[in-house]
Formats: sequence, structure tokens, C-alpha cells
Amino acid sequence: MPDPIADAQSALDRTAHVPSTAREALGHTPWLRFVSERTLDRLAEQAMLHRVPSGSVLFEQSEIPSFAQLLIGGCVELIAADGTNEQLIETVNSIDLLLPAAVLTRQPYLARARVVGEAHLVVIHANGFRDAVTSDHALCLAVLSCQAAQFRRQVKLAKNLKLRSVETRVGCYLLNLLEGTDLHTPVRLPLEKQRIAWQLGMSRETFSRALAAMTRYGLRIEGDTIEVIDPEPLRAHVRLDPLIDSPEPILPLPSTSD
Amino acid sequence: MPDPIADAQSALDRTAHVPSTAREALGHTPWLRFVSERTLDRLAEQAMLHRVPSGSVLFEQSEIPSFAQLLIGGCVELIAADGTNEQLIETVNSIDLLLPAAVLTRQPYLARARVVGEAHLVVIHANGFRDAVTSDHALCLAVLSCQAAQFRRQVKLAKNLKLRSVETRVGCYLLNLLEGTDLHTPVRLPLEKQRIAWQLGMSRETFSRALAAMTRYGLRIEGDTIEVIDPEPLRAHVRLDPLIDSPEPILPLPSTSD
DNA sequence: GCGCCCCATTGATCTAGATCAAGCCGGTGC
DNA sequence: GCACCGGCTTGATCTAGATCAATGGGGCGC
Repeated sequence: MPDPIADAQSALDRTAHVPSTAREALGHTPWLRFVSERTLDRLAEQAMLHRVPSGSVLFEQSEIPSFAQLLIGGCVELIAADGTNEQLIETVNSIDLLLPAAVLTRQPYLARARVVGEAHLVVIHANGFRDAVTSDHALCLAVLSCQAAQFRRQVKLAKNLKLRSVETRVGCYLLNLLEGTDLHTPVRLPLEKQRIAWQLGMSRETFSRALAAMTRYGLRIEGDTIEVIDPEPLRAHVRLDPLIDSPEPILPLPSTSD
Repeated sequence: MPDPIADAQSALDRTAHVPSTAREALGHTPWLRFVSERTLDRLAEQAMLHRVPSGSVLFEQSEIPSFAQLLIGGCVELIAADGTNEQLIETVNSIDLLLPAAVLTRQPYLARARVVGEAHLVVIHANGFRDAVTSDHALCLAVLSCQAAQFRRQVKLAKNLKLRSVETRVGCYLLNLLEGTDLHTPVRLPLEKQRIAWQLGMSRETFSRALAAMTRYGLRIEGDTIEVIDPEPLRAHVRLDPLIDSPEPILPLPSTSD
């Protein structure tokens, strides 16, 4: 059967530009737009472009960073591990730096990074990266924006977990998904249910049940497809909170030093 | 009865330098040490020194920051609130900025800030602060260090909550408290038990029980005083993890731009 | 002295969500 | 065709920790 959403997705993927050099990737990163060509050149000299398959571990907890890693495509999970027990800290989406705090301060990574799907990375020698940040003000500002956004995302995740029940989290997740889409057009879950459950901080079984319960609020769930029968009951019982649910974009601060 | 620990504490308090001007406070902030006198002067011109009593709310969730606030003494709780329900995000200790991410990006605060004890603050006009960060590289680096440390603290808190049980959290908290102190010298809890419980992400009742249970591991608990009978059983059953329990200092990065 | 308030303890109960344990369904290999 | 495997659902059970409730006890005002 034809599936408009999946088609749109893959069309997007096909259109998305996959850079062929590190320099090009840096040049296409929106929040690096205020950084001088010279500095991007300098960074690119110390950098390599990597394509990393699903499941790869990019770094391990307690490692001292050797590289700054810029995720330019795909998705990476940051995982807190204790023996066999793994808990998701957050999932990083392109375009973003992987744990820049550890790289900048030469301190051990606090989490494991594992690729989900397939990741495209610009990998930059840590020393070169730090040198560039300490010598170029515009780059420093860009990294600061990036780090600030990451901090705020972390706080939002904590609020989501501490303030809301499982049902509310699932409800808000779906509401977010449906935002701005045409009602009565079915929407597909963008990820395996297992992963969504993990992101929302619950077991797959609990997610499954909560999803089924959404039937009570005017939704129709068929496999991984969500259809809105009536948007009101859901909106009435869970309310989106921009201080939790809105995305946290990286807003570059223009430099005024020159 | 004489109490060596409390005495040491208050001696410390008496010794601690309470600056009398904003400029002096900025000059005494370790992680601003690489920032030029000129820039500190400029910041101080836009700044005021505040002394704020316990319980005061410094800012509210969803407010757009008008000021950058530098905590130079005392302690502030960042609280996620939903109606009447309050959850602790983190407690900020001096010397640190309060949610610089919101100030820099002109975005709403994600948490309420409430003073515990008494707080000394340098309050700087947000515009002036942002201008200074975007025009002075050394200051930008200092704020980046601060923001990086805050991010890592947030991740550590999340790991502590997600990876460990109540008993383990309490055990590690005590072990941390006892670290480097003379064994067989009783140690006092530095805070009201209620607050400690909140910091550790549990109810006061649960904390009370967990504390009582520590008796099983070679400790003697008498009110707010902890005495070590035998350090081994505790160390054997909970192990401190530097990736969770070590403090996260603000490490200033020296600028190389000049 | 008494009463009050706040904090802590202790016990009893409750419950959200995890965990355990079958089945089920749709794809893929052979 | 059949077997297998990974992801999903569904039901039954368990449990860590919260919540509710009662008591105690120290500090403080008067």
C-alpha cells in the first residue's frame, strides 16, 4: 500500500545534502554561520568525515576525549551504563556536538555514545578543536550556543520525567507529533516503539499499554500509525508545556568583537 | 556541648570574604581570572550587589531574563513547578551563574529559583552581560566553562537518579560526606534532612528510613550526626563512582587569542 | 511553667510502573 | 511449505518508593 508519510520521509532523505568533505559539512552547519572561513578551514584541516553504521559505539564512559565529534547526519544515543544496566541520558540529533563539555574540559565522558540508524560525523582532533575555541571568539560563541541548548534540553528532559506520569508523557509525545500536521491524515511513529519508550523513560510494555490507553482520548492506534478521530479529548486531558515540549534549537549569537 | 564541626563551619563563614562592591566580587571569582580588568570594570558598571534573604524567589519559570545573576555566596534551588507540585532540578552553589543558558539565548527560564539560607548576588543587566560575552573572548570562554560544568552536573544528577536505588544514593551521599574526614570523628549533616532528601530525589520519610538502614553498614546515626563504627561494610556495599559522585568544578580555559 | 510549631521518625497502606511470562504477528531464509 | 527471529501486545505479579497518619521531641514565645 502507498504510504505518503514514509514517502515524504525518504524524499527528504534523498534531498538532504550529504557533504563529501569535512570542510563542506562545517560550512553547512547553521550555527557555525558566524565563524570565519579561515577558522573553518583550520578546523577542517584537523578533521575527517566518518560514516558510522548502526550500533557502533563512538566512545565509552570515562574515556578522555581524543576528538570533538560533530554529528552532521543521523542520530546518537547517550547512555549511562552501570555494569549491564543501561539508561538513556538523551538522544542527540544532527547537527550537534557530542558532549562538548567533556572535550573542552579534557574530562572523562560521562556517557557512552551509540549510533542508531547510521551516523555521519565530522571528527576533529580534540587539541585542535580546543585551540580553535580558545583562539577564535566567533567559534567560542557558537560552541557556547550549542552547549547552552544542550543544557536546556537536559533540564527539559528532567522536568518531563519528574513532573509527568507515563500517560501524560505519552500523550504529550503524540500531541507534539501531531502538531501542525493535517488532522485526519494518519501519522506514523518516527522510531521503533522500543526506542520511543526508552526516550520517554519507561519500559516497552508500559509504553505499549499507555499507547493503547490513548484510544480513550479520541485517537486510533493501528500498529505504528496514529489517526486522530477527535483532537479535543486528548488536548483536554494533557496540555503541552512549551517549557518542556518545545524543541530547543541552537541559536547562534553574533559576535561583536570585530 | 562543644561541636568542632560547627565551629569550623562558622569559623569558615567568618573568614570568608564578603565583597562590598560588585567589582570586587567579580575580581574574586576564580573562573573569571582570565578576563581582563577592563571587561570586569565594564560588567561592574552595569551590576549591583544584592543580599537576598532565605525563601526569596529570584525568578520564576517562563520569565524572560532581565539580569544575569552571579551567585557569590549562599545557595539557590532551581525548581521545576507544575501547579502546586514542585520538583528540584538542582541546587546551585557559589560561585556560579544562575541559568546562563536562558540569559544568553533570551529564552524563558525553565525553572524557578529560590534562595535557601541567604544569598549574595551580583546582578548584571542582561543586555550588558550579553554584549560583554559577544565582544570579549576571554569572558565568553569563562561563561563556556561555567555552562559546561553545569551541563555535566546535570548529567551526573540524572545518572544518580536513574542508575541507583534510594539506599545506594543515600550510602554514596554519606560516603562522599565522610571522604577525607578523620574516621571516628563524628560528622554532621550539612543541611536539613528534608533538603538532603529533596536533593537525592526522595521523600523525607524515605530518606529517614534509608538513613536508619545505614546502621547495618557500620554507621551510627544520632540525629544529624554520623559516626563511623567501621568503614568497610558501607564501602563494600556501595561504591562511589567518580563519574557520578565527584564534584564538577568550573575549570577556566585560558584564552590564546591575544 | 504551658502551648505551639516545625522537624523527624515510624508504621500502615497504596500504587505507578517494572518485571516476568506467554502468545502473536509479519518478515526472511531455506 | 516450514522454522525462526525480532518487535509488539497482553496478562499476572511484584516491589520500590510515595503517601497518609500518628507520635515524639526540641526550640521558642509568653
